[in-house]
Amino acid sequence: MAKSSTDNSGGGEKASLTPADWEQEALALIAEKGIAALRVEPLARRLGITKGSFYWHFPGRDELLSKALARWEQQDRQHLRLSLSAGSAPAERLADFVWRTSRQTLTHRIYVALCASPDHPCIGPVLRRVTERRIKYLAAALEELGLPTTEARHRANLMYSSYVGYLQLQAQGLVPDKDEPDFDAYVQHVIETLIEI
Amino acid sequence: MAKSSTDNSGGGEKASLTPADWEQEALALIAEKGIAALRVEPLARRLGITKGSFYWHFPGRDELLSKALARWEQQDRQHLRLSLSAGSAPAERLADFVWRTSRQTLTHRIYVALCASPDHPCIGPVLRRVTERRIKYLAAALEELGLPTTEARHRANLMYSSYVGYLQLQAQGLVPDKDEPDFDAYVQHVIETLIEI
DNA sequence: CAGCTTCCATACGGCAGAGTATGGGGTTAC
DNA sequence: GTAACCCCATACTCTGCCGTATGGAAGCTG
Repeated sequence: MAKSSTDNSGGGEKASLTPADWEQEALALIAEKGIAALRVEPLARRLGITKGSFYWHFPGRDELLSKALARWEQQDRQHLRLSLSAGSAPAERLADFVWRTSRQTLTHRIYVALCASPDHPCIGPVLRRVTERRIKYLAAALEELGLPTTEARHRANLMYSSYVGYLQLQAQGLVPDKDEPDFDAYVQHVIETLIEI
Repeated sequence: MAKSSTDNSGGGEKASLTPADWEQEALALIAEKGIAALRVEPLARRLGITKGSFYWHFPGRDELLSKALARWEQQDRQHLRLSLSAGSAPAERLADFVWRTSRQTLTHRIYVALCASPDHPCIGPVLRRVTERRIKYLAAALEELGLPTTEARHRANLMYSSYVGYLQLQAQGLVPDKDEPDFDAYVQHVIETLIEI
């Protein structure tokens, strides 16, 4: 596992592909075309290489998927950690959290892609962990904001549901994207309706 | 196209499969395993028959998918029509609508499956039409309830997003199903938060 | 009964992707 | 320099599906 050979700290061309390269490109492919599109040969072509390389680094397709998802989950945990340490007052922190997460893109697309296959043995557990973490964070913040426990849980589910659903509608192109002018007004409406009680 | 031969009005065994049978079974398969699982040979096996039959009734896989989706869209329009003619006061009608749609199952699963492939040329248009119809209905009801136009549109998007998102979380098993006790309390919370203003 | 249509079974060719086997060029170690 | 190792290319088999071609059994029709 020692990082090998000519460490090309200079140019743009990598002499040799690491497992991390494969995983990153796998995530990009998932974000673009979904998990079904994550196939070994096309991915290799995309990297300008043949699958002979792939099967040297990974035992098979499932292992690549698992590793890539683990990497994605790790990134998501860091995002949450950042949001946790952000604001001070819970109301501001929540609003800030909504605004912050409304501006990600790659993570969103991957999340949507994963939602499409919640029963896949490699995907289900990761997806559940990530979702549960996020909802738990929301529920805690809402409780801190004064809501009783059950109501906080319900509200957290509602908030998170509306988030996931909005991602779906965005994929259908039926709802403004984060660049269009209506978007900010909508987010503001959501905050007023769901947070400022 | 004449419905043929021995019209078995009696038993349970069909002598001959109609296109409608194929379309119905296709929808069932989509609801269970997604659009990617809609393949000709497995579907034929499921019906206890070979694909020789299929290619007599349909030119190909895409035509089956289109016809099946058209059938589904038709059913969905009828559901909406029923909800429209239901209650009288807009608030009750909305609440009733939420309760009613929260109890469907097959339609939901199909909708989720379709959401997973919004870019597919056969699926995208149907999906957009259905979604837009539903949201328009919500927005109209909300406006009738007293909200100004823009706010009604935002609120309709929010309501519908929360609906779609809840379907996703249900698929992950992270949120109570319509049989479990918590479900009714959650729906009540949603109604109070999003409708009773 | 012969003939036609309807619906389905079987067999075939083609394609795409999963893994496997094997070899070879380049680098590193001794 | 040569032996070993890392990384990748090539060629192969195997599987699952699409779509087609063709034949055959059952039913109506005359």
